[in-house]
Amino acid sequence: MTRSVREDQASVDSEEQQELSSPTGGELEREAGGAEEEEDRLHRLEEEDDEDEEDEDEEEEEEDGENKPKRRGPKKKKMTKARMQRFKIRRMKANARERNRMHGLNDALESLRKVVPCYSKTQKLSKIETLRLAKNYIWALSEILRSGKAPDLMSFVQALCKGLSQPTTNLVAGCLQLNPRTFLPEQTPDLPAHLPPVSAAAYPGHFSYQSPGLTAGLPSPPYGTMEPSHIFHQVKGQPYGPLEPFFDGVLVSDGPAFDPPLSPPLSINGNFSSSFKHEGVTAADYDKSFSFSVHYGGGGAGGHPAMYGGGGSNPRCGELQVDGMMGFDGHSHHERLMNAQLNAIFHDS
DNA sequence: TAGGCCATCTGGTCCT
DNA sequence: AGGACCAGATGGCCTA
Repeated sequence: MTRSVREDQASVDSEEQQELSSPTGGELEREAGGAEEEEDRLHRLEEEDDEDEEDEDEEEEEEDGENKPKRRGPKKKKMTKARMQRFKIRRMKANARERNRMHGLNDALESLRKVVPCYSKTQKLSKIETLRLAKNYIWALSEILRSGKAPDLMSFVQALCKGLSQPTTNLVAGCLQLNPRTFLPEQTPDLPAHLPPVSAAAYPGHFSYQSPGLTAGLPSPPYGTMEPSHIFHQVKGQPYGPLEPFFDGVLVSDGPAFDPPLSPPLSINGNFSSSFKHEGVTAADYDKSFSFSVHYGGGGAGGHPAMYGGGGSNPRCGELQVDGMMGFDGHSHHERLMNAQLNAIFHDS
């Protein structure tokens, strides 16, 4: 399921609520603003605690010293007030660490969201969907590297959407300006009658994908074969749209070299404009300009000459751009700049 | 209202 | 001993 920004506020509310219910723990939550204050406070508590502890220990010894024979082995310490206090402090610290750890994890996940296709600030992918999409993306890209040739769009999208929920599939399809219906399995009842099932074998360019996740019990989303004429009919006057160059070969660019992004080594991004519209995705979400780029992280001459067919003629064949592919609103300024430059080159050539 | 997703707390385990 | 990591529990928010 995709999630909205509102949930961020929800989590803030949640934290505030926790703060009310557990006042000591709540103070630890203000790491950004009052981390030092919080540390001081913890120190003070610890010092007080130590003083208390000494008193309590003395009391305990006095109790043990009377009549009863001394027990061997580790003393089972009773939960005195001081110990309880110390236990609480330890828990508070552990909780704070755990929160930080989870925040770090979430930050990493957010970074991941930004580098997988279909990033949107307003329509965030869930954690699990982000991981699945990333896994598929990595698989698809490595398949490109392995086979040495670019897949067709349908196969690429199909691979990306394996294991994803229907809403996420829709979202990804939206990013790729595809009709999500074309992902439905052949036997899906609500498949439009005008959409005949098409065997994957009919598209020799497809690469097959055996998702380990699918065999590991992950829920299978509706996916299947795709019919190109329906997939691309949105693109006016171009049966395969401006994507064709991407899948048939490479575009030669004599433009300036670009610094590839640090991560991922190979990224695909771009923007759309179209009348395409479906749940959660409106035309307004797309950029007005059609652009699409694939830049190979090897940078400069690092690209594989054979990888995209005709690309071998280009000394900088690692850079490749075609019109029209995914992208929401969230790509970095750096990548936007690159897109702009790539588009300029493409349209000049 | 049920289900999905999330943040947080908590106790256990392992490692340094 | 203390920190990192993990998984279960809990409760809140949102959406279908």
